[in-house]
Amino acid sequence: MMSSTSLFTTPPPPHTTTNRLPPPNKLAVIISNSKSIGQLLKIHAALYRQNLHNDPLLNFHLLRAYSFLNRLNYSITLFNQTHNKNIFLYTAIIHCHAQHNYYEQALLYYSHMLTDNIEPNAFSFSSVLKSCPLKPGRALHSQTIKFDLDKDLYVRTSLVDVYARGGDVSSAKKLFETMPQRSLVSLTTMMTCYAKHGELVAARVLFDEMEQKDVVCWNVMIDGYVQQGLPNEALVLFRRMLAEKVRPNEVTLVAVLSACGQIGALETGRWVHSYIENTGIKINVQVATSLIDMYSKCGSLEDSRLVFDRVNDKDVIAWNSMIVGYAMHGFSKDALRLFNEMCRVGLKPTDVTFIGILNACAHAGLVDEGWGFFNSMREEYAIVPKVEHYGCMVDILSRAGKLEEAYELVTNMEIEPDLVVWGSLLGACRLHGNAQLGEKIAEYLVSQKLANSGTYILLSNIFAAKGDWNAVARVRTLMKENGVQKEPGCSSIEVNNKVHEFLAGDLRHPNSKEIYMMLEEINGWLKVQNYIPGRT
DNA sequence: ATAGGGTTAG
Repeated sequence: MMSSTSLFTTPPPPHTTTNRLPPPNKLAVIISNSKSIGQLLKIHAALYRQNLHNDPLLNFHLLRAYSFLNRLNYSITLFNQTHNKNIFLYTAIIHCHAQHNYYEQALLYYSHMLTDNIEPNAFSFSSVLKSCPLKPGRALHSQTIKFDLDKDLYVRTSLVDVYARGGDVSSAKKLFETMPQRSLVSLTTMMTCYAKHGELVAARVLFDEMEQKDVVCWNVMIDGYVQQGLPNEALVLFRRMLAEKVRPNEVTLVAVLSACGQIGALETGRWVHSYIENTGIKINVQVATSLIDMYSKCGSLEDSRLVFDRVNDKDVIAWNSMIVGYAMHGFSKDALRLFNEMCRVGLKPTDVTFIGILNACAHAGLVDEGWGFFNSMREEYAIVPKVEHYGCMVDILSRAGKLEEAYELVTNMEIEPDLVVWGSLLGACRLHGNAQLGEKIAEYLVSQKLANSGTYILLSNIFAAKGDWNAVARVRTLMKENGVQKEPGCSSIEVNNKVHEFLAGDLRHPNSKEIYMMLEEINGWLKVQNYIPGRT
């Protein structure tokens, strides 16, 4: 960066000013508390004028402050211009790079430090291990043993984290269990490891054993349930957290709102929203996005939009949530209008944006526009379409009855089509009564062992729609032979803060008699309105 | 004199 180089290489001006600066220890505090780059540069300039620009302590703080204000280039320049770098400066530059996820640079500075004959300490290791992937992490692990630092609480915690992030759960566990001492953070690290790998029970055991719990470990446990699709457990834990007077933060709320969205718990979601407003927790862009997503998943787009309009610094994810929300509910025009607006304010769409607008095109039957957006992904935005985007295109073409074109697209994809793509095409075959193509696809899926119960059901429905009952029977036999069982359909609804779950054919609900009577009544209304099941 | 570890949105 030109500006950074010239800034540091310009010789200090002659001492014309006699402005007194605070003593170095005060200056260090001022530097590390700098809130803007302009302020920091002013201080740095003053240091030049006072000939204090070679002070190791102040340069250490300057280096960290520049990185903190996202000016890593200034940190690097400062580092390079310092002679006789000490371990503090090395550790600081390693830490800055690790913080910005430049783990390769961090490792490079680590090895420079060794060739510079500076022996790493525990601080160096905990810095370089942050954001380090598994392979170099293993090498660093042996280095920690070599320097006899592998039992240090901080170093060991970082090592557990490295193995955890790298997916080597058993190594993480071994290192954790042989730790000379545990801490709240090391326990949370291990809990995170278990939660991320679906071992919720193991995570919960640690959680329940913890003597003191802070907001972070509550968050890990709650979000663990959310990520594993156990929103009810997450909400139960959230209520316990409130009962135990632990104050939730933004991270907690993001997880809890996601749980509400998963079960469609609108009332609980609204309660969380008012809790946020009443307790004065800051609605940052992440929380706002979670609110938008929650309201949209719970079917209240009006509330989504109210939140959306009140967010000041909307990022692309916030826009995506609103666009996807409109698209999901069939408000195609609103989705596309919002997309144009987003581009106008200068935000670059992401792959998720395109899932939204392609979905909007599918709902509105916009085939040409769909192709246009699909092609623009690559051509204008350099986004490689994922299997989901192909799925949307298949949906667009299928709904328009262009089954052969859709089939053509799927067979020519440069990535493997998944069952969702095929399923969407199979569904279209049923809808448009194309048994021939449907059979071809199903045969292929069965032969490739890709078929699930849905594949068989769709195929069977295709034949049933044609009245080919022999073929239906053949499919049923095939299902039995391959041991395929139909998984019952499932849905849930929240009434008076209680979530009720329903399985197809389930009679266990205390009010199941009334529920089925109501269903009969609705079916009657539909019949009167000439609704034909299976036609969407 | 100076520093380090764990949790966020589709």
